[in-house]
Amino acid sequence: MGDDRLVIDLRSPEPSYQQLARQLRDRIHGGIYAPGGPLPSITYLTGETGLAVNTVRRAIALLADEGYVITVPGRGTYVADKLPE
Amino acid sequence: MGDDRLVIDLRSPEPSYQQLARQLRDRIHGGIYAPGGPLPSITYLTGETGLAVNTVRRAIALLADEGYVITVPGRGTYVADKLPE
DNA sequence: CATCATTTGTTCGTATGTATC
DNA sequence: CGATACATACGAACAAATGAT
Repeated sequence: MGDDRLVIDLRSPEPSYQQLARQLRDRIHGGIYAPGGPLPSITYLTGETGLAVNTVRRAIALLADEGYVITVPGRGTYVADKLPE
Repeated sequence: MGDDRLVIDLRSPEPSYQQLARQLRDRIHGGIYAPGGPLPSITYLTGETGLAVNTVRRAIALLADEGYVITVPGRGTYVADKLPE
């Protein structure tokens, strides 16, 4: 359980970037991506979801804004040590 | 005074969208764009700044996120009645 | 009620820059 | 130096909401 693949429904009224952000958020909450650990790279997520780079970045940016992840240029994106309430 | 044109310095280390957001923020603080009043449309700002639509939108989105403006689909962007502290 | 112009919203593909290893 | 990864920006297309005609 919890190992569902990332799937984006293009026919959903919910924007793709929000769908992706929500699913990544769920994985963080589910411990699939643990605090301090890395998130898959944007390139990887682009391939897995079929979304464009900018759309994936927008999802990541949303999570970063919420405090769920921290992006480090040249390194990657990491789950925050302290998750937002 | 205060009627300076919007100018983006492409050689600045400060990203274009941040420059634009800052200048619009200054105009709001300066009362050039009054609370409840409209901001120039994205199309207009695109023309005045020479920036791409997405870049202008990013600036607007930043201000909306900060609470300075409110965007209404199909209508336009308006200065918030209560500006953030 | 239908149509159109205007405006914001989403997404894509690409290019280039910067940082890290 | 080269590979990888994030950051900014562009240009284009299409959708959805709104208001006027």
